[in-house]
Amino acid sequence: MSRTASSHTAATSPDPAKPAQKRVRRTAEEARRLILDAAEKRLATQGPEGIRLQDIARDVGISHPAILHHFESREGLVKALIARTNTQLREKLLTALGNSGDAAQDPIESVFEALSDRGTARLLAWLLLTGRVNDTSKGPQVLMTEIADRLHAHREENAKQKGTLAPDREDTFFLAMLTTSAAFGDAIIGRYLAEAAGLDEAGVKRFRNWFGKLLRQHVERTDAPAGDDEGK
Amino acid sequence: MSRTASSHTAATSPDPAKPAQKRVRRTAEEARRLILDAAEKRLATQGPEGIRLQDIARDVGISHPAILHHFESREGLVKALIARTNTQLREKLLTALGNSGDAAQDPIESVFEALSDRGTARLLAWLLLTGRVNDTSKGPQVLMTEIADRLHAHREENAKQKGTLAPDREDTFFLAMLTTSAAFGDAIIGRYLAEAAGLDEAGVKRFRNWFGKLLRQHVERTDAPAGDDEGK
DNA sequence: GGTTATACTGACATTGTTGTCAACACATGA
DNA sequence: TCATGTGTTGACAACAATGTCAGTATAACC
Repeated sequence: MSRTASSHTAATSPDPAKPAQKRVRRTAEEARRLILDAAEKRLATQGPEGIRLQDIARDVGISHPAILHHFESREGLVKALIARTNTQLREKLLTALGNSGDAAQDPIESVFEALSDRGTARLLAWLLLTGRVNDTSKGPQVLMTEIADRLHAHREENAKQKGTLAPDREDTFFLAMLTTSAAFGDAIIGRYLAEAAGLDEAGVKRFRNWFGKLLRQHVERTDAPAGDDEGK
Repeated sequence: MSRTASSHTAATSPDPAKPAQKRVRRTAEEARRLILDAAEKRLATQGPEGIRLQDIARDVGISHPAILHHFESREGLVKALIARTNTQLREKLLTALGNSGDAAQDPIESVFEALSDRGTARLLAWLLLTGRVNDTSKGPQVLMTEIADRLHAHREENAKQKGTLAPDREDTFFLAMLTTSAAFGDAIIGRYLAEAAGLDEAGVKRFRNWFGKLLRQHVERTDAPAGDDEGK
């Protein structure tokens, strides 16, 4: 077997002539960021099995114990990744909603766009598929309800101004659920569907507009007094 | 050493009084089916990391080399699982569409239901996320276009009967895309969304009906001659 | 009964991945 | 310039997972 020739008394120095001692030293924060970026990339492209310390380390250009130094364990890395993605998504959604407050764009379309961003949604999809959601208190579900609440407030305000009937609360929740589900699904399979349907970039955009219009029409219809549906 | 000794004559048998020689021998087909069932279950509940030969073998009650005997390799098992799921989904969708041909139920709702079945969709989602779609010629994308074609034929026929305008082809594709995306997303995140929104079983059903109605209204609206929208 | 085909098993080999550890190198401040 | 803290590394340990193999048990057919 001679399994271990051992004798690690430096008999096998690779290149004695070269010092090759250029070791880069980042700040802890910077290193963590780089590692998380690489992990996110791997996860998005290859799935959870793509999160391998060795590979990620290679991507960043460090050795894998460095990752363990910053994140304790592989699980720690995953948790940090979840946390970061959640806060990123949160910020993205809130600004999307904030911007659409002045009605320049449809809030639902903004939400859809923010959610169906490939990287984020695929990442979240993985977390959901592997059942890691319970680890984080503020998962995407909670986000969804927050958004639904905001939307509903918006609708109620509108209804008050127009003097129309206040919309059903559940209706708003269903709107938010559909948007979320569709955005998630779109992030996963949308690419393939568009391809199969022969849609180009512009076509995908048309699809999103179509979806936004669909919901808008529904809202206008529902919120308007019966029989009246002059939306625009 | 007598360790091997072919001594299944129970030197360390847990119950020496019992021969314990009951080795079950299934037909190859049966064995394959059981293994695939177990793998599918693991995959649905634990994600891709749940497909471990040892675990699956334990679930079935066999040793892990038996799996390799039937499927060559782990990858072979995965491919077989993909193939079976694809054909199952195909059949499910076709019968769903077939049944709804006589208008007892909305075709879109049937499709949604068939697609958002947790097991199937989660499995497919996994395949899509890991980019394993190219392996199979007949992925869900192709299925979607087939369904879209059928739906479109349906709509055109209706239009002809009613004497209304033929609907835009892209509109039908968008319908199918939305349904597919939403169903996929629902399979992944729907559970959590419903929970966060405080929906029970009946609530989830209401959501599906709501979605079906949304699309139906859209179809009625779009296909009707301009200005006329008395659907029901 | 005997023969054959094959589903199946236990033990082992192999490989890959996480995690540990002692030592090293780089920055900062005295 | 030395001391200190810590980012970083190579080598190794420990474990888990897939895959191999020779051999065993069972069903079917003669």
